[in-house]
Formats: sequence, structure tokens, C-alpha cells
Amino acid sequence: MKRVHLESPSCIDCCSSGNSVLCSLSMENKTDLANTKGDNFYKKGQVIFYEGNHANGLFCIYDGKVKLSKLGENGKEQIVRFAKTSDILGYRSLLSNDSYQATAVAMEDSHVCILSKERFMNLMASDSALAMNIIQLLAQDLKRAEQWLIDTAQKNVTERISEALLLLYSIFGLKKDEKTINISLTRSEIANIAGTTTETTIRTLAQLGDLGFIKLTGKEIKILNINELTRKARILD
Amino acid sequence: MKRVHLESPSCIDCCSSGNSVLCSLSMENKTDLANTKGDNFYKKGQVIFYEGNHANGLFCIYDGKVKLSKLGENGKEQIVRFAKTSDILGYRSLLSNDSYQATAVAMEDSHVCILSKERFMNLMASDSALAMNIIQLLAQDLKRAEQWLIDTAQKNVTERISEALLLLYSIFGLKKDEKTINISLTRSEIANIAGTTTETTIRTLAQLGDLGFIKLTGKEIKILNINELTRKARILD
DNA sequence: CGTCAGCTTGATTACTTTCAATTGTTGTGG
DNA sequence: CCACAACAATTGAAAGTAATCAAGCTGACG
Repeated sequence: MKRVHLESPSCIDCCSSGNSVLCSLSMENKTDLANTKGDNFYKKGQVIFYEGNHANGLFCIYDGKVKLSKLGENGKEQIVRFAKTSDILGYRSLLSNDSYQATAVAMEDSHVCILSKERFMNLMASDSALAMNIIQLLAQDLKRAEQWLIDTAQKNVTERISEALLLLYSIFGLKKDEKTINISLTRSEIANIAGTTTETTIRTLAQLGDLGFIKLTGKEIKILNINELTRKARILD
Repeated sequence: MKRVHLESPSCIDCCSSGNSVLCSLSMENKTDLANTKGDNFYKKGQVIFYEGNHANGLFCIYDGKVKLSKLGENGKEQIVRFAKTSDILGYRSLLSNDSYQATAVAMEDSHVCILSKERFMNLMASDSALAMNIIQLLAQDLKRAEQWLIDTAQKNVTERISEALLLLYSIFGLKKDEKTINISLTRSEIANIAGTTTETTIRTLAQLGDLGFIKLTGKEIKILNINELTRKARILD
């Protein structure tokens, strides 16, 4: 397997295009970081870290899409979060000194920078703006997790699947056609977002298609009527 | 309604007995805090703040028990967290500059100290040990929320109710008899932890009673066989 | 062209909710 | 202290929802 040699991405360049929380760092720190960090390529499907692994680094996605999932006691996957270009991964575990609590898998070929735990903790301690950004990130994650919890607990499958589609839309946006959700997932993965089975997901997606809210073409999902889909996600008529 | 006048609790005394995250503050800050904070009594059932209220303060429970819950779109309550003596409330909203995302209700008569947003934010900025403690708190809350999400999504009612009982046990502990969970909840509230209905909760608790894992006496719940209950919470035989 | 993984469909089963009715408990005012 | 009202707990039966099980089908790929 041949790999073209590439310079590790420059944090300065990265920040000029993307918008990571790390971009609040001083120019000096960014320069230094670029020299001390590592980076890796992950093919679609490859694991970046496993749930339970010792947490020793912070991951910053230079380019790509990643899912974070946990296994239930029955072995079923539950997707708990997504990360895309400019997002960071693993900070929760580093900050509470835990092992990684979820498994991170590349959903498409991804290029990911890696920052040692030590370096990250030092930055957090020395840069209060960064610390504040991270705190806000945690606070938002917590808010989202609690909202998701309620949705999962109180909504029926159609509502949850509709919501999952809207979630994917809000995170990954649309392709150039301004209709198609810019992420490709298997039916089973969608099921693992919504907390249901593959079969039920298929039937539900088909129903939403019959209603004209979405259009399915293989793994492509076009959103045709976002208002109705939103309504569907809330309360079943 | 007569109210005896009491001095606002001293933060120093409070920290000598309890163990709040605020106890990492310097003696000087604690003294100052004791003079600048407020405090309030809440009767059982009274609301400390409502979901959607503008977040203007941090609450520190001097004595009491509080539930944090959110309303689903269908109006059903979902309990998302508990807080007890020494715990703090509202930090998530303050830190991400949101309104309160949940409603806090006293589950028993409670005495709660209140710290202004400004004061709290200043402390966070000036005291890095406090900041680190708060970060860890957020990180733990997030971890717990994600775990709870999986449980809700993947477990059946019996497992979820068993887990809810274990959760109550882990948070509130036992009464002096070393058996009875040290919190009194209605069946409906237990249902709102586990994400099910009151009727199903009643039936499920009765089953767990028949199995000899717990003993129900009114609102008292005794844990008779914690190992079996734990096993039940995991995977249905 | 065969194979494998993912997708789809139908039938059946299991679990929960919902609805309805009854009983029990608690707090209040007379 | 009792009667009443309001709320909480309980039980049964019916209805609904989603999971499970069992086949086929389809498309990508070596």
C-alpha cells in the first residue's frame, strides 16, 4: 500500500480555511503545534480509536467525516455523535481522565491530526480562551445529548427517523444540488442513530418517501419537503 | 407562612462538611462569596427555575434534593439529572450562555444558595482549579448522558426500570436500614426517568418485587438483591 | 459469473401503551 | 375527628407499535 508523502498540515493554513476551536490559539502556539503534532490518514471504515482504549491524544479532523458510537450490552451499536472537518475528538476523555468512551470510525477517507494529551492539557492550562471554547463545546455537547435523550425516550420511530435525517442535514449539509444530504450511511447506521432496527428504518424511510417528504436513490437521501419533515419529527399529526 | 430568620450559610462551614466543586476556592474567595451570595428555601414541589428562563445564576444546594427535567413536545416530562446536597445547578447554561435547558424542582424541602452569573464567570476566569473542576463535571455529565441515551435506546422497560433504581441508589444512597433507597418518588416520576408510562412502571416494579429483587412499601423501595437487580438492568436473561 | 453485503418485503410475535375503571392515600375545612 | 376532594396507585382488557424471523432481491466487485 503506497502512501504519497505529504507535509503534516499547517495549523495556520488550516485555521485560515476551517474553523476549529484550536484556531483561537496564538500564532506562536499554532506554529509550534504544527511542528509537534502528528497526522494520519484513515480509509473509510477504519477505526481511529476504540471505546475503552486509553485516551492519550486529541484528534482534530483536517478533512473527513467520523462517527462516534458505543456498543450496548447486547452488542448493538448506538451512534452518539458525529464529527467532520475542523471538529475535534477525544477531548471529553482527556479532560475527565477517562479512557475513550466511544469508538471513532472514519465514515469516508479522512485526514486527522493528532495532538498528545500532555500538549493539549498544557494548552488548556495556559490558554484561557481555548479553555473557554472547550467548555462551551462540552456544554453544547451535553445540551445536545440531553435533548437527544428525550427524543429517544419519547418519540416513536417515524419521529426519530425524521429527526435523524434533520440531524444529518444540520451537521453535514447538502450536496451541490441543494437537496441531497451530504453523507452516505447504510440503513443500519441510520437505524443506529434513531435507536431502531434496520428493517423498521427501511420501512419508515419508504413511508417518508411515499409521503413525498424525501426521495431515496440508493444511499442518497434527498430532502424534498423540509417543513413537513420537521413537523413529522415533532409530533405525529 | 412564618419563616425563621437564618444567616445565609457560610461557604467555609459548608465546605468543611460537604464537598462541592466550589470548595476548591481559596479561603479568601469563600469568605467573600459567603457575603455576596444569596440563598433561598424551597418547599417540596417548588420550582427553582424553569426550562427556558434566562440563566442568571448558579445554584448550589446547601441541603436538599432536586430533579432536573425537560418537557418533550408531547408535554411529557423526562427527568434528565438529579442534584443533591453540595451539587451545583445551572452551570451548563451559564457557560454556554443559554437559557436554562431544564426545569429544576425541589423533591424535598431544600435550602439553596445562589451565586450571580457575573460572580461565577469571574471566578471561573480567575481560578483555574475551579475551571478544571467544572470541566470535569461537564465531562462526567456528558459521559453519563451518553450512556443513558444508549440505555434508553436499547433496553427494554424492565432493564430501564432496574437501571433507574440503581441510578437512584447510586445518587441518593440508602436510608439507615441499609436497604431502602433514600429518595421518595412517585411511580410517575420513576416512569419519567425510565422513559415509560406510569402503568408499565407499576407493573414492572411489581414483577421485580415478585422476583424478590426489591420490596415495595408505599413509596419506599427496598433493594433486596442488588446483584440480581444489576443483572436485570443489563441483559434480560 | 458467483459471491457477499446490504436492501427489501411479508408474516408473526412480543412488548408497551392506552383507555377505563377501581381502590388507596393524603391533606383540608367544617 | 370525619367527610370530601384531589391526587396517586393499581388492575384488566384492547389496541398499536416495533422487533424478530425468514426469505428473496440487488448491486458492486474480484
